[in-house]
This record gives sequence, structure tokens and C-alpha cells, in this order.
Amino acid sequence: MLDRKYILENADAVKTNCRNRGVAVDVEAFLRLELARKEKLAQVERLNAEANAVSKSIGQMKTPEDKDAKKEEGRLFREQKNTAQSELETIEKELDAIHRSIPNMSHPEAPIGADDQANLRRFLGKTPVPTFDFKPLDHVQIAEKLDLIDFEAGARVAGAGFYFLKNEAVLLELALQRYAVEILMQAGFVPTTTPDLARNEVLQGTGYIPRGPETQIYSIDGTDLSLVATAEIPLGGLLAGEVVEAEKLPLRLCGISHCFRTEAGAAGKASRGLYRVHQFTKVEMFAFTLPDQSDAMHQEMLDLECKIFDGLGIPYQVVDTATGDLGGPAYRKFDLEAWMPGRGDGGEYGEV
RNA sequence: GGAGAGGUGGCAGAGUGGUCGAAUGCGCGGGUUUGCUAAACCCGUGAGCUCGUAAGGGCUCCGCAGGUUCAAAUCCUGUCCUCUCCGCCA
Repeated sequence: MLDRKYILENADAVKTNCRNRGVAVDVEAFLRLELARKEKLAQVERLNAEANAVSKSIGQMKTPEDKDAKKEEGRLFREQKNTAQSELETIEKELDAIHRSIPNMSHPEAPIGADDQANLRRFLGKTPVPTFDFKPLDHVQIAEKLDLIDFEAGARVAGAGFYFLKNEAVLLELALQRYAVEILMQAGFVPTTTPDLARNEVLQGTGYIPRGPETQIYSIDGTDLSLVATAEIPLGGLLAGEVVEAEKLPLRLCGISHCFRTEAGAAGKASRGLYRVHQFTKVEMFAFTLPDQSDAMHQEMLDLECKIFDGLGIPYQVVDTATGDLGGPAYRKFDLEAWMPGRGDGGEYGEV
């Protein structure tokens, strides 16, 4: 979330950014409320200061009569303070609602545009898209032939969108995790496995909304926990409330976690096979950096992604994601999109 | 699941209603002394917000959220976390 002071001081830039990202927010209303909040806060603090001064003087009073008189005076100040405070809270609540919907600033170099149309292809990976002199099978057909994935059993146990990996597919999944983690460890990333559940507080802190009609998140009934949608969530909460020495940054972490997504509203979208499932396992890169290290870290991560995919011989393209296409808290995002044979008409690039 | 103990500044650790934003030690910064280093000694040293050109002032913060009170680190309630013991289970 953007700092309130930052918004106040950079109102025009914030408004432009909202427009670029296609987010409709009343920034003017925010500015009005923020000024009102400050004014009310000053009033609360003034009353508090007076009440504190009275309280302090009571200890020094000699006679019970003097004490009682001062107590009464103090009580009056506290009452006024409480009134002002509840007015302040009303303002804050209204302010907060707007504040939450103001998106982070996008990177100055991110292409401006409403959707994928503005995304710019930066480059292709080392491996060319293969051509076959026969009709290739897609992963679902291959898996069926070799008894690698059981979608029906997954559906019996947990419903559509779940699956059992079997036989060599299990070894392949483990091998891929191990392969990625080894590359990341060489690059100085500390490997972790994370909790697959996190407090809703942590979800919100990392930009995910646990409940509501649009949510991608599974919540555990009767608790304040949700299933994580990516290791980014627990890793983001890893140092919540802690102070980190600047010299220790950047802190590089990679997390292996299961990822759970409801995929609400995703019915009908390319959902055959393993492309859009409710649970999968992912190796995630994550870093805590100073703001001026952020661009370099972003590049470092992209280079590692490329290394991983080049090493596997998987064709891919890297795109600059447009302002209007950035998810939640994103500042800047390169997407590495892998070639997916059998998807679309014979194959297409898709997010991995 | 049951019983108990505890969560205080970067760390350790005192503090049971007002003079406590908080003793003391360590650490850290500056200085004195000094072939160098160390030791010793002296001074300083939490954070956020806010007003002010500044000097400086005010508010808030003792896990978190409420409550009692003129006044809460201190009393009450809830909650989270840590530790010890017992039970149950992988």
C-alpha cells in the first residue's frame, strides 16, 4: 500500500498511475479526508495533552478536595477527547476504504496499456519452438498412455481440478523441484519449505484477499487461516513485524510450497489437464531488498528463470507486462511465458 | 486436550496504579588517555506520527485487542505466541 504522505505529496502522479492501471479511485476524496484526518488528530492530541497535564497534577494535590476538583476537570477533558476520537475513527474508516483501493505505483518503464495488447515481447528463450513431422500428443494424452496422472481419482477424492500424479510423473515433479532449488541455491537463495496455511492477516499483508466473491483463496472454516496460493504468502510473512538491518539486504529466499487456488470464475478458460488446477507445487523466488536494489533483483530473478527454462530445453518468451495487466501489488513484472504444446491450436505461449 | 510459567528498548533483564518511555548491564556512536590494538574513564544512544525554518514542543507505543480509572508496563477480560509437565496421536 502506498504511504499516505506519499499520496498527499504526489497526488498527480498517483492519479496518473491509477488511470494507467485502469483502476477507478477517487484520489481527490482521499486528499480531502486525509487533511481532515490530520486536523482531527491534532485536536485529539491537544485534548489528550491537557488531560495528561491534569492527571499528572493530581498526584501533587495536598487535600482531598483539591484532588476531587482536578479529577472532575480531568474527566471532562477525557470525555471531550473521546468524542473527538470517535469522530477521528469515522474519518479514518472512510479514508482507509479509499486508501486500500489505490494501487501501487507501476515502474516508470512498464508499457502503458489496458491489457495484454500493450505487453511487449522482450526476447525468446534459447530453445526454438519444435516442429514435428507427426501429430504430437498433448500432456493429457501422454499421461494417459503412460499412466502418469489420474484425474478421475482426483475428482473422486477432492473434485474437479484435483489429480493424482503417478509413477514417473511423481519422480519428474520431485526432480524439477530439486533441479530448480539447486540452481537457486547456487545463486545464493536460501531454500525453504513453507507452511501451506497462513493467517488471513498475512494473506492481506501480501496483497491477497481471503474472502469475498472474487477470492482465489481457500479459507479454513472456524479459524483465521487460509491455504496459501503461492509460497510468496508465507515468505512475505516470514519477517512480519521484524526489523532487518539494511546491511543484511538483499535477503534471497526460495520457497517450495503447495499452492491452492479456487479458480473462481475460471470455468471454461483453458482448463484441460494440468493447466488450471486447484493444487500444485511451486518453487518460488523471493527477496527482501532496499528500494534501490529492487530493479537489479528483478533482473537477477529473470535471468535465473531463463537459466532454468533454457536448461530444461523448454521454449519460452519473456514479455514486459503492461500497467493495466499488473496484478495486485505489482510494481514491475516480466513474465516468462512457456510454450505449451497442445494448447490452443497446436500450441501457444502461456503463463507458468 | 489438561496443568503451570512467561512475553518489557538491538540483546539480557528490573519494574504490582501517579515523580516510568521505563533502572542496570551488554551492545552501539562520540570523546579522553594511548607506539598500535586492547583496557580504563567520560558523554550520548528506542520507534512511529504530528506541529515548527530551526531550537524545540505534543501525541502514541512495554505481544495484540478491549475494559476499569482523572491516571495503566503495573488491575480486569479476551486473544496470539513461547517454555515446562501430563495425556493422546503420527
